[in-house]
Amino acid sequence: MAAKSKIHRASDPTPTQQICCPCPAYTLNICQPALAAYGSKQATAGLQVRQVARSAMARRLVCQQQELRDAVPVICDGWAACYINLPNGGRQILSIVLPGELVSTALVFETIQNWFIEAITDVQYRTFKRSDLLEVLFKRPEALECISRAWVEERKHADQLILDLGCRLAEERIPRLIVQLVKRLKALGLSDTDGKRFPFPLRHHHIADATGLTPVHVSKVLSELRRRNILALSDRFLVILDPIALYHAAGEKWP
Amino acid sequence: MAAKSKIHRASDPTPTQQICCPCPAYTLNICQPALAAYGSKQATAGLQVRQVARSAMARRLVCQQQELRDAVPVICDGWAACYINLPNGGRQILSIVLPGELVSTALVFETIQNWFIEAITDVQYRTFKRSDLLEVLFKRPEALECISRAWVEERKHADQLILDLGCRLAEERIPRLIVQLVKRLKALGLSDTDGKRFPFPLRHHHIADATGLTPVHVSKVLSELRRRNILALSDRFLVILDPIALYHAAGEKWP
DNA sequence: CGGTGTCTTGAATACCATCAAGTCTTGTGG
DNA sequence: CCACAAGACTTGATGGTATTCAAGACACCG
Repeated sequence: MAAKSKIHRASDPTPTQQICCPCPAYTLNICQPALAAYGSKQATAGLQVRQVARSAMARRLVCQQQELRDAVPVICDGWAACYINLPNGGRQILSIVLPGELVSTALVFETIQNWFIEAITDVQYRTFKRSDLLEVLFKRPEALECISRAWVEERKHADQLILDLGCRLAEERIPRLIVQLVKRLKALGLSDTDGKRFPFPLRHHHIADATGLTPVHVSKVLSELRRRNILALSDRFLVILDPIALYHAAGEKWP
Repeated sequence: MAAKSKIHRASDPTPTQQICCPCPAYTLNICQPALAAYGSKQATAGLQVRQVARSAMARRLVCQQQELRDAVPVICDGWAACYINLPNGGRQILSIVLPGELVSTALVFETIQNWFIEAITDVQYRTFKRSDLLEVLFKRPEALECISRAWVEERKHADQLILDLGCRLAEERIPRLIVQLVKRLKALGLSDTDGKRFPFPLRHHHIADATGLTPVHVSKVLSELRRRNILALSDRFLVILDPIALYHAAGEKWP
């Protein structure tokens, strides 16, 4: 976890050589093509991808609303949540952003009003200049290919969330959220060696806002999952005791 | 509406000159750049955008699952619904597709498993060859600009749906669906001259599947809206009697 | 003309929210 | 280091929203 590591309040530019070294999904997001452009073609093709390393403490915003106007954030370390607010005080989490993930491909193209990105743990992130990314995108086909893949993935995740919120009960939504996160954590290599123990910094209110439920009801559903010895959840770590039952509760087959 | 017009069962190739003439949002989707490429550069740049005009009767699929493998559909006339199924028989409508709209920007890049596109009315549509569109996209910056705009719009619509399903009551979800459709119909020039009467071919079960409710409850909510003289709904046409109250029920301000 | 699909309405029930009280943890300042 | 405040979690009681079940009216189509 990023918690307890030193916190940088102000911007903290980093030499190109160190860019994205700790980023587990370097090849999956925009960083690689963008930075390949920076490394190999800067002089010859005039492509320059400016980026700034920053950090945010848990429970604070990753970018201020103002900054998102021309900054495209990528989470390098820690967990974040992308959400929108309702006038009445409610909020809906659109996605949990894990280390190494671009917050959204849509942000590469345009500012999106009313989006907020909250640091769940302490977060290290980088902001790219949108105009730089767009230039890379228009000039380097591999960057477009890369981002289009992320784009399709993002669409699929949104579809699943819509399906879950529209059609599923609480007792399936919460296991589904957990299973989805577990799969992504495994893919990022962030699981324990045996693949049953995971960092899990989400508070009940995060799960509630992500699944369209209340924290009270989240507590009840999780208690039931614990009572059935399906999982254990303590100290910000999740242990899956009965993966078959968990996947079954999520309406999926254990691989 | 497209209803009652002649139906072509088989594919029906059309000369380039006639392409997209009846399409009210020609400039908003991929057609224009794709076809500009076809018209102006075919010989010189080797770009060829093949497309096929097709049609589907109401209540049938717009593309068979097989066809979506390398066909990208655009709705030229009529209404369609893009949805996914649950194993248990439930389904969730992800978006209502109006005349002149690309079904989804994601389909330009990749097949998406388990997506279905149902014709709500009789529908005239065209399928582009994905490889052709991708070639245009990589070679012509204005095509990329155009589709990225559509992508951001699509993302915003998905966000709103997620927010509605996660946070709002039935009595707001249904007015919101109606308001959203009314806005889009106006933008497409498909409203009555006074802007209060609209074609509205959705069945209660469409509204139910789009809002995560049951047809029974949709009927109750709509009855209440009628009882309050907010709208009238008959013969597949919607008349807005009290726009201020409708927008208010949808949690928005009447412009 | 029956069959199918659509819409309506009421009654009973399931799911989840809200309210409330209490425990425990975490963070902060004295 | 301790005291206190704020946040996080749990559990039970109560109520509201939406589903399910059921029955009947109506329109459309072959």
